[in-house]
Amino acid sequence: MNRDSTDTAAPSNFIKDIIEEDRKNNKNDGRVATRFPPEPNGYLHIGHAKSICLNFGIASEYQGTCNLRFDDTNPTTEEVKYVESIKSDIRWLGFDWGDRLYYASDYFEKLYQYAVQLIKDGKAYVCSLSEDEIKDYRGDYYKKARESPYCSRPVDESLELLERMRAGEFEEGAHVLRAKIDINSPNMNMRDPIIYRIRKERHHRTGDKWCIYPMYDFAHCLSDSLEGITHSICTLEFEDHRPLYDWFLDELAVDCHPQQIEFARLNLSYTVMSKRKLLELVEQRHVSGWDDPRMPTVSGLRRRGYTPESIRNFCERIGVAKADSMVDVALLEYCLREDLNERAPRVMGVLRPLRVVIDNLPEGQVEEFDAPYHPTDPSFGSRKVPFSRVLYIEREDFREDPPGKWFRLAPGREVRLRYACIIKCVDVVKDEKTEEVVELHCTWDPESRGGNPPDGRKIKGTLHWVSADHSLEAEVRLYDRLFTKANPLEEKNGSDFTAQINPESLEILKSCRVEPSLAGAKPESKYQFERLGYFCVDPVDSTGERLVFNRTVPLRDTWAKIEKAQLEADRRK
RNA sequence: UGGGGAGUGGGCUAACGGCAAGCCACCUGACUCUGGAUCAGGCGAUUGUAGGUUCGAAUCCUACCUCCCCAGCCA
Repeated sequence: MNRDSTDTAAPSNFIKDIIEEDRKNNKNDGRVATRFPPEPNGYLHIGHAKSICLNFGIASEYQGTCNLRFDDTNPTTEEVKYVESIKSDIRWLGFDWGDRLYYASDYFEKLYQYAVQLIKDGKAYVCSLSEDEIKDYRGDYYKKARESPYCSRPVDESLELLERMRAGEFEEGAHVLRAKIDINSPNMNMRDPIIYRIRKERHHRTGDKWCIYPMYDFAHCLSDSLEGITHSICTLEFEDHRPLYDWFLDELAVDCHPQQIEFARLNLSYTVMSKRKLLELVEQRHVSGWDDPRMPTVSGLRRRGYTPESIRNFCERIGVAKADSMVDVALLEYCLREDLNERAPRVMGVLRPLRVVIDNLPEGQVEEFDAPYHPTDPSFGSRKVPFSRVLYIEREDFREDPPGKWFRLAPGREVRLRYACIIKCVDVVKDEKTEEVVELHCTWDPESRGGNPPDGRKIKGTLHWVSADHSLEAEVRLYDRLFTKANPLEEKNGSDFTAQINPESLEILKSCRVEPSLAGAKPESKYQFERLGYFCVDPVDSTGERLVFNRTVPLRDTWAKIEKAQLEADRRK
C-alpha cells in the first residue's frame, strides 16, 4: 500500500506519533494493544465514542488488538444493565472486541495477591483511621500532611487484618489498605492512597464473594498489565494519577508495564457531557430518558437518526490533542448530512399542511408521477406518487405578500411541484374572522407533466407536496439543540445550567401528511423529506398504525439565511 | 498557597529550526426539478505576552499572563 497517496488515511495525532516511535524502537516487540475501559455505571455518550474510535481505531491501524474491559470495582454504583447497554452501543458504533471481553472483577483474586505482596514488601499497610481522620491527616495543597499512626504497622498484623477484612469480620470503614508512598507528596494522589476498602455490597458479577474492593488506581494499572496492554489511553484528569500508575507496576515488578497516555476529552457546543449532568437532565425530566433524541448519549443519537459512520467520521475529524477544547456541534451535523445525503432515500412529507385545490383537475382523476428515491444514485430505484385534485403543500411555501427573491408560491405565481407539474395560484381562501389562509386554488398545466413546461419557461421554485386523499397522517418531532448557549456551563451569577435549556428544543407536530410509500416504514429507517431535512422512524413510539418521525437534522437552509439578512437590512433602515 | 497540564484565524486540528496547512463555520459566484447536493473562488493568524538565542523561531531559552485538572473509602 502506498501510504503517501492514500487520501483516506486517518489523520495522525500525538498518540500515534508515540506509537510509531515505539514501533520503530521495537518496544513491546512492535505490538500494539489498547483497551476501552468503561465503568458500568451509566450510558455511553459521544465523548466515549471519541475514546472508542481512538482505541479501536489505533488497534486496527497497527494490526493490534483492543480489549473491552469493564472497570467494575465499585459495586455501589454498577449494574448489569449498563454492561449490556455499553456492549450494544459499541457494537452499534461498529466496533468488535472479538473474544476479548474482560472485567476488572475477573482479576479480583490476582489483585488481592498483589496487595498481599505489597504488604509483605513493606509497601502497604492496613490503616484503621476513620474516613474523616484520613482526610484530615492527608492535609491539603498548603497544609503539610501527618503520617498515619498505622503506617508502620507490622507486616504480619497488616496481613492478618487484610485477611480478616476479606473474611468480612469488619464493618465498612473500619479499615482500609493503603499504599505506603509519600504522605507529603505535592501530588495528593501519592499521599498513601487507599487501595482496598470494605464494601459489604453485592457485586453484579462476583455476587457476595467479596466484601473488599480495589480502588481504581490499583486495579486499573494492574488490569492493563495483566492483559498485556501496551498503550493505556485515558483522559487528561488522570495525568496526576500517572505517577501512581507507574508506582504500582514498578513496585510489583510486573512483566508488562503499559504506557499511560492522556488526551483531552470531547466537549460539544450546545450540550453537556458529564454523567452527573446528563443524569440530572433525565431525573428532572428535562428530557424523556437517556435515549431522548436530544441527548448526546449514543442511544440518544441513535434514536435521533445519527448513523455510526457519521459519528466515526466526526471522531476522526476532530482530532486528538491535549488542549481543552469545545467542538462546534455544526461539525457533527455536517458529518451527519454528508453521510445521510448519500444513503437516505428521498420522500415527500408536509409538516404544516396547507390545502390546495387544483381547479382544472376533475374530482376522482388521479395522475401518477415517477419519482426517483435518490437524485444521483439510480440503484435506489423509484416509486409512483399520486397526484389528485386536492393536495397539501407546506404552509410556509406560500406567501400572500412575498418578499424579494421569493420563488415559492404566491397569488398569480407559478411553481413546480416536485416530480409532478407546474401549478399556478389563482385564488386564496381566507378565514373570515382570523384572516388566516385556509385554502389555495390553483390550476395545473397538463403540458408540464413530469415537471418541465414544454415552452421552456423557467420555473425557479419547486415545492414538495402530497395528495390529500392518498397521504398518510404522521407525527413529526422537530428536535433542536438542547441548550441555547454554546457552553451551558458558563453560568452567569451561579445560575444552574438547566436554566440554559432551549424551550424550543422539541416541537411536536401531530397532523403531518406523508406520501403513501411510507406505509410500514421500519423503525430507525432514515429518509430525506425533500427540502426539509433528514428524518428517521422513531423506534420507540412509531407503530404500524401511527407513524412517528424524528427530525434528525434539517437540510442547509440558504433561504432562511437570505430572509434573515433581508429582515436585518429592513430593520436597519 | 503546592502539584500536574494547556495556549496556533470564529471553532477544531496540523507544522517537529526554513513559504503558518487542512476541515467546519462564514461570504461570493456557477450549476440545479430539493433555496439540498456538487463545483469554483473568497474572508479570516503580527502562533497568549515580553525579552533572548539564531542568517532564520509557532518550534529552542528566560520571565510573565490566562485557562483547565487534583484535597472520594468515585472512575
